[in-house]
Amino acid sequence: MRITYRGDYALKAVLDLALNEGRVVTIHELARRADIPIKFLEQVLLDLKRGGFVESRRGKIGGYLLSKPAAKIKLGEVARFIDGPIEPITCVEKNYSGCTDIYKCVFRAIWVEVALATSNIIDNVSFEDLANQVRSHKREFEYSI
Amino acid sequence: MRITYRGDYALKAVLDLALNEGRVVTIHELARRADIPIKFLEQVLLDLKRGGFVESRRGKIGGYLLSKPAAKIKLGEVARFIDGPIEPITCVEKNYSGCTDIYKCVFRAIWVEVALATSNIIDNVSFEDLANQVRSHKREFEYSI
DNA sequence: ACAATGTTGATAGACTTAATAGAGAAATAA
DNA sequence: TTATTTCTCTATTAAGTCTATCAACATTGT
Repeated sequence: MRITYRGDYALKAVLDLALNEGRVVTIHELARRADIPIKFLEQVLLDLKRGGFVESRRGKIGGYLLSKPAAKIKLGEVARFIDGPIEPITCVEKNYSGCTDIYKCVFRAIWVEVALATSNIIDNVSFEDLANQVRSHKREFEYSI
Repeated sequence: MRITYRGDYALKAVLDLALNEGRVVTIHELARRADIPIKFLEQVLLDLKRGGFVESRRGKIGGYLLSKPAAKIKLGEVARFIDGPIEPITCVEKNYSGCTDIYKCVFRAIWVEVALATSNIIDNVSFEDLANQVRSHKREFEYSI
């Protein structure tokens, strides 16, 4: 699995929306806070919308918001949707049909293990978890002033 | 981490050499057995040589062989050398110096976890292990005839 | 000398990625 | 209505990566 800029931006955007759950956030705010080229972010947000992760409102008081509770959006879902399969090699991905002698390949088993270990991590973290981490970190930071 | 064809070929070549430890194997043999385009394999083997994994012999009875016991070559070493860092995102790689606010980034911790889980798997498998798996599989297969 | 083998650098073609540009459509407020 | 603000969509560019191939060269054993 490799996270591209596109993926990184998508995750940051969703996290920002999670931190602002209930509000509608404009693309300008998102772009500024997360330091993302706005035109690139447009594409990413459209993708996220098509993926069912966010909704949008047009017009003067428009912007973006999560289409479901942050608690129900897993890091892994977004990462896979934007950057593709987490499997480290094609022969381990779903629906792969090359390799007639899959059962002979000693590497395949390793890559399956790696994929499972990865999904075990990223599919068990929700954006609510992440938002809470940010919030508690911010609190800590303010106390320390 | 993403394994390219280049990486896959490299791993298969090293495994073949591990299965033929003690012998010198020509690039033709390697290419045929592992079904790899020979000119591409040339590059890969040169890389592996520069990486200190294999040695070569020129001339009429030349070919390639492992430069150390298969037991001392870990899958992870070769994979990293050919396909680059296993970290899923740049900010987790060694010597990365962007992100002034690394400590604020909740994603980073996740990617570190993923990288650790991955290396935990691939750095604990040697090519001797893999070769033995192939051998025992072959034995099974022959019994079953 | 000859034949088999590895060595090297160059390059082509397809694909991917990051970023930018510009015209369009919908909602709101005055 | 009209102006403004916002999202929507399609194209395009520039750079980089990946797979594969080619041609010329160097080394070794017989």
